[in-house]
Amino acid sequence: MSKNATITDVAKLAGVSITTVSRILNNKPDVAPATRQRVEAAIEQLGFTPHVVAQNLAAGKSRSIAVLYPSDSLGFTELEFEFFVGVSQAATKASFLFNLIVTPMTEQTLLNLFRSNQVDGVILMEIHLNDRRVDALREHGYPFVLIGRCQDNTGLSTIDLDFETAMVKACEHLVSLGHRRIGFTNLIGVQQGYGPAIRSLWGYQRACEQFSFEPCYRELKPTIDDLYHATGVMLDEQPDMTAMITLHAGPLVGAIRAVQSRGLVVPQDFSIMGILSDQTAQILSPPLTAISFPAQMMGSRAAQMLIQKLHEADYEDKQVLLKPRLVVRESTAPARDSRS
Amino acid sequence: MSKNATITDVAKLAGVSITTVSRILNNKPDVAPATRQRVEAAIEQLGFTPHVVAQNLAAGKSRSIAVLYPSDSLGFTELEFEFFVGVSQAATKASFLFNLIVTPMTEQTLLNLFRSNQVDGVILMEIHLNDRRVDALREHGYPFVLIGRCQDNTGLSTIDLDFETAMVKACEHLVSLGHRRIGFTNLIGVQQGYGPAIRSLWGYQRACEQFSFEPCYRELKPTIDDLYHATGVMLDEQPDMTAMITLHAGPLVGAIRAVQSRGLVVPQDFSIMGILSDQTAQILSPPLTAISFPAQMMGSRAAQMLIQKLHEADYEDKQVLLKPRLVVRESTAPARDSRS
DNA sequence: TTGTAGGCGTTATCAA
DNA sequence: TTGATAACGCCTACAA
Repeated sequence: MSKNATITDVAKLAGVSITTVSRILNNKPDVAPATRQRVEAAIEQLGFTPHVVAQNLAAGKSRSIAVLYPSDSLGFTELEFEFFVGVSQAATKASFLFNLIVTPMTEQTLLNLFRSNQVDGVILMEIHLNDRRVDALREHGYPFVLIGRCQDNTGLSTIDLDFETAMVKACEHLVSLGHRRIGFTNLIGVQQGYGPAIRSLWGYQRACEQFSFEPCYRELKPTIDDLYHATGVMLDEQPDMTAMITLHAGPLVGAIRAVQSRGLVVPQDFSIMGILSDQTAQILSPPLTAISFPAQMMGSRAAQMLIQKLHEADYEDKQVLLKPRLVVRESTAPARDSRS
Repeated sequence: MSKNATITDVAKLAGVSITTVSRILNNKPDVAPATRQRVEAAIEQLGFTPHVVAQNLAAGKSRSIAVLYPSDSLGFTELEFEFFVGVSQAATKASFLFNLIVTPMTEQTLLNLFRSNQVDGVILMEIHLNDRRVDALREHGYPFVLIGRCQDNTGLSTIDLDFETAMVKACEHLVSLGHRRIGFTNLIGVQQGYGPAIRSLWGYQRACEQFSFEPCYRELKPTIDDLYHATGVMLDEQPDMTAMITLHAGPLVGAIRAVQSRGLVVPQDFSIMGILSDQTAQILSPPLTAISFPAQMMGSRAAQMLIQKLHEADYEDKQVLLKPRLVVRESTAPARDSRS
């Protein structure tokens, strides 16, 4: 591996100063065409490429953004993958590097990421209503964007799905099919203030009032088994429940199996809905009627917002809230009079 | 955002030279305990963290590795996600940053990644038997590791699943259940020399000979629809086919549906196997008997190999070939005498 | 239009 | 055990 050419080599070969080379590299005006030609020839001949680390040091930036995705255990993760791809695409387009960090970080470690100039900005996921990471970053004035949102989002840049409305919309769909009792299995984390869980619950509660049915509710870990058992219990205890909604995407098959284990057919005897990516919805049997989770787009948007914020000193923070989109597939059908 | 403290500030506050501070930061010997204490106090007081970009410039490294995952379109991507998580975990553990690059790159752009010192090494995916990216990197002596492998792997560091043996093993399982005609739907890319596709085909051909049955074979794009239709055609044309294997993981549900559309039940009437992650296998209905694809582990191993290679000048390249592991679930059963 | 010189924050060499 | 000083490769006033 021969040593790479530097800007000095180029300058020497072209017979100019490194300043001139630098000018050309950065598309600055005021360079004689003849000079430009000679320099470009030299660059070509040496196969020179600017040393990005050195550029960054001089510029005081790193031209890279990071996504923090704290995953202790690897669960069902279709959504996260789409987030990452979206972020990566947007970052590359803007000539930014995208660092994916899955190891959980303390606030200290997070701040150090900035202090050490490893990243110019970060995207946070798995946001809680009161998120200490957000407080820490805000306090220090470091640039960041949330996929999700907090309680107080003034001055923050966020992008999130409107889970509350999503739940109402899902219930509405089921009610319109004649269902009068709709169950809901939520993600755990309501206690801890986990955004999607809390807001979904709010939506569910609103729907219960609006459509006047009694709640039938559980919070569960995201495993097939947990969902299977919980669904079974709900079915047994609530004979008038003819439909359910779940926030568990990957494990959703557990709910389907539980229904089938009671001798019921989805959707003729029992309707199921979810909030998940189109990918996952299609892979299930039957394909799931769902509120669509546009994760890739959200990742892209988040990265774009962050990068724009890095470029523009007077960038105005926005809170983007995505309207839920209902996609009817084959897991919902008109309610039967009775389940037996 | 107040300006970060630098090593100079620390030196000043502690009343020593920056050299001394540097020594302490890098755990060099020969520092008086008293001095060390003073310096550490100063570091603490200023909240100082070394400027990683500057460190990298001085050291001539970037302490980051990249994964190139060329995805034009976003398909079913459970495996890739697990790769990434594995890589990220291993990278973080070694204090390396992990750059995920999903935009397709030319060989030029790839080489520039090194020339510009943005990364110290890369992990390549989607490897072909004759891969120009590999040639380019090898020629320039840049460090890299393959998830997958080429035809000639001497001097390369690779980790791959043994697809050939995997196919034989899958056939063996089905044959042991009494199946006498086993279909196979492969990924496209055999023509282009895409490793997993070619090697699977080899394995299938070997199994056909070994267990003496006629091949029944298709190459398909990875969509539910394509798999659905191809499976249907195969079922109609080959009445003695009682089982099939597919390399399409996410779209696999298409095969299941095709079987069901012919009034057949999986696995009583027809057995299906795949080569896919345990995640995906469990989410399907019925849960799929499969050769397990340990993607996360492969990602971690790949990153570890790469980082080790970066550290040790005399690192010896290895080619890791993973033994396929059969996991019997509920999509395979003894063959019936006839399918009608 | 071009070049000189200083700086970005660190590490490494060599004296003291 | 410590401290000047010169790299690392590039950018940017400011001067010519």
